[in-house]
Amino acid sequence: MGVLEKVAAKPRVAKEAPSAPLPLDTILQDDCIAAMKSLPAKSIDMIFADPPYNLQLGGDLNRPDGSQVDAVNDAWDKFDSFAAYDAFTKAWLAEARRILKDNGSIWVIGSYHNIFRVGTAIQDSGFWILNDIVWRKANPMPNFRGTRFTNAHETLIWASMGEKAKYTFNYRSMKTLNDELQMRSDWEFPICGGPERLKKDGHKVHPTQKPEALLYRVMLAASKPGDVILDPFFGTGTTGAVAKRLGRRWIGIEREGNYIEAAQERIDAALPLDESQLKTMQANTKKPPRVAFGQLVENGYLAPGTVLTDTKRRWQAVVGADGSLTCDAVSGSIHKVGSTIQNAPSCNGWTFWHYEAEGGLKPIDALRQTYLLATQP
Amino acid sequence: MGVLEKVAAKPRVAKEAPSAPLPLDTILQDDCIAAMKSLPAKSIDMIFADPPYNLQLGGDLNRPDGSQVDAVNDAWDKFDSFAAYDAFTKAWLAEARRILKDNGSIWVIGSYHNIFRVGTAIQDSGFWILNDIVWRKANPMPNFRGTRFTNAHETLIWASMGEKAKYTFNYRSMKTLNDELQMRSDWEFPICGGPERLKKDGHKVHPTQKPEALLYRVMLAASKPGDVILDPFFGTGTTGAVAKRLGRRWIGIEREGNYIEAAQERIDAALPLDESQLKTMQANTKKPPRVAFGQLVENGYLAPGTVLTDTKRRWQAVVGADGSLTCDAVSGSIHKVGSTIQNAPSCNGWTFWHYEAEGGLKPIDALRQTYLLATQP
DNA sequence: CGTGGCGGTGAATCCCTGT
DNA sequence: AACAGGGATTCACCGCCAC
Repeated sequence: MGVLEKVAAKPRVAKEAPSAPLPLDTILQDDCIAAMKSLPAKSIDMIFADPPYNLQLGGDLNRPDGSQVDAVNDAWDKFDSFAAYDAFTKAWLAEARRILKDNGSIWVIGSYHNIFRVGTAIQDSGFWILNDIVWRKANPMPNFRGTRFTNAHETLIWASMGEKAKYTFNYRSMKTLNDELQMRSDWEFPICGGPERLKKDGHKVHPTQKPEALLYRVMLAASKPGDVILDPFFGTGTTGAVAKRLGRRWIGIEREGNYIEAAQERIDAALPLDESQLKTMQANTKKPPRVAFGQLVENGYLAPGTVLTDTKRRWQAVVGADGSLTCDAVSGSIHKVGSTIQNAPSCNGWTFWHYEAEGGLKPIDALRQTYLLATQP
Repeated sequence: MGVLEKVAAKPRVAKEAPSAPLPLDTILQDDCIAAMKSLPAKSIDMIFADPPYNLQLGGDLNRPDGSQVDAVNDAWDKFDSFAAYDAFTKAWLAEARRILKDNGSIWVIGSYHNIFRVGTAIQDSGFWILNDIVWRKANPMPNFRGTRFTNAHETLIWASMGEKAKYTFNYRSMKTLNDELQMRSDWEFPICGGPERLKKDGHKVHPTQKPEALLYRVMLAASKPGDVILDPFFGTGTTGAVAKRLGRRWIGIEREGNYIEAAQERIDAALPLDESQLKTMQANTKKPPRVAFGQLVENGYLAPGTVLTDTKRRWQAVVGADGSLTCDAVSGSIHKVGSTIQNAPSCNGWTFWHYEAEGGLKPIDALRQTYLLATQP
């Protein structure tokens, strides 16, 4: 029995979806709350929301080379206070809750600027958080001034309608996608760039366009073909494009005309995809995990104070508690110190530096292998 | 007026560090809020907190109106419980804020059950979030029922005392630790197990013992040797053990006697790094003394009249006897001339300007290094 | 045709000290 | 307190162009 027959056989549609037909596969140009109010209760299977982050940026930021960062400086991201942001969040979440089916679920993406407030509001609205998902950016923007850790991830919250509510989770699909290992709560994707990034006159159309790969995984995990997916902050329509490709129905809400124009054009051009192509889109590049020298020190594989030397024992260097190496007056990373003392342009510290082991000197790279064996499943 | 006179004139020390001495390197057996109340204001450099997030908080829980909640016997719905948890969070964060120094910072770790509420409370208390950090577990527990994504991470929030507040961030240490790449906001560590995991009669002593490697990185990043680090939810004392190893002072607060016993025994057994280790660590974070360009000229490292250029030899500038630089009609400091001729907002003259040396152009920063090595003991 | 250098850029709460 | 000025600060990827 096909999906369509199943729907037709049961009068569920009549109960759940009222006579007014849903504006399927269209973009509603309106304020997100007003537009949601126009939709019938319990009519949506999944919501994906990428609300404003309320970044609260200060002045300009320049890269070390002097060029200026093209920051998010749009009116839609400006709020007067946390209270104003919270009120906005609660208002749109309340409408989201009304229009979601009882077995629907909601996804919201954000950063530390807003995600804690969003998460609190989600819980307070009666949703039940199923997972928080970390999108690890493969190529984040660095912290140019060296004042904090590189902000290299964003957070998604996935929630059902309540503690006892049912929801869709395609466990098998996720496991298959992840080479027969359970899909974890941390996902790695590159940020949206290259030909996927929508541009007009050489400039990005939307400052925060999300990668399609992210939406693929979300929809593949938590919706079924034919499901209706709503995006109340549609932007340039990543949600719509991916929904079309995956055989889902979609509704987008967006205020700004230029975004709508770009989104419609993009979605019109999107081609439905068959399942066999999905695996490659999500291809697990399976990079061997990178291990930094400091991790060995942090994890006790090499004690601070240990003396390292080269194969010919010409130099001695002491391991610092912070993963640094000190040789004579020179201090720094294993690579830096190696190149400095040899007066060479570069040096692979992993193979240059050795430690005393039973049976003679061993390169510290051997310790890295041991660490990898112990920590990788 | 000299610096010493200035300090002596203000009774700052008396204000910030009160007569009652801090209970350094000890565990206070008490309710966390009560114990924090006993500590003087602005006396702590860093707080690391791993608050409980199951709702069995017992005596910790107060209703918003102040009345106590009996978590075992009271039947209260989840909204009551969120409110109670929020009240508890705000209460201990308020005390944390009072006892932290103006340039202190706070770390809190949690999972999706509580971290959104904690993050909101942190922002509402006036803290300024610096980063959210994802601890990616190398070996998480699988989701046995296959109903959700494997919950493979926890979240830490790092916050300063306010938007304009100073804080400690050992940028160089973190970069060294990470093989000369900026440390990112996602960290991978194995969960706490093996010999590190405290056990008694074959059972783990504490359900959520954190790995020492995690605390190690936190303290290396955001504290200095000798700093006072408070952990209001001490548990089995990971914070204390790592603080002792890294030459930090610590204060722990814990209610349960069996945890305290295990923690004390563990910390007694921990070995501190020797002094030379701490010294090199501090040297790695300490900024080298400032060298003015003029000093190089005065000391004969660079003769007046020498011609400097950039890497591409697009500009030529002449060194003046007073340490000024002249390029075309522009004259001034190495930085100012660099920024002016490039029409850039700023310029680091030390790396921009080069001189002719054997084997090609070298940045004048190399001369500064030579000068520093020659003049520093 | 491959390769390497160079320029551009991405949801960013991005300096500090002395006058 | 506002302002000026010294000087410290970046990673991965994509596209273009030269060779």
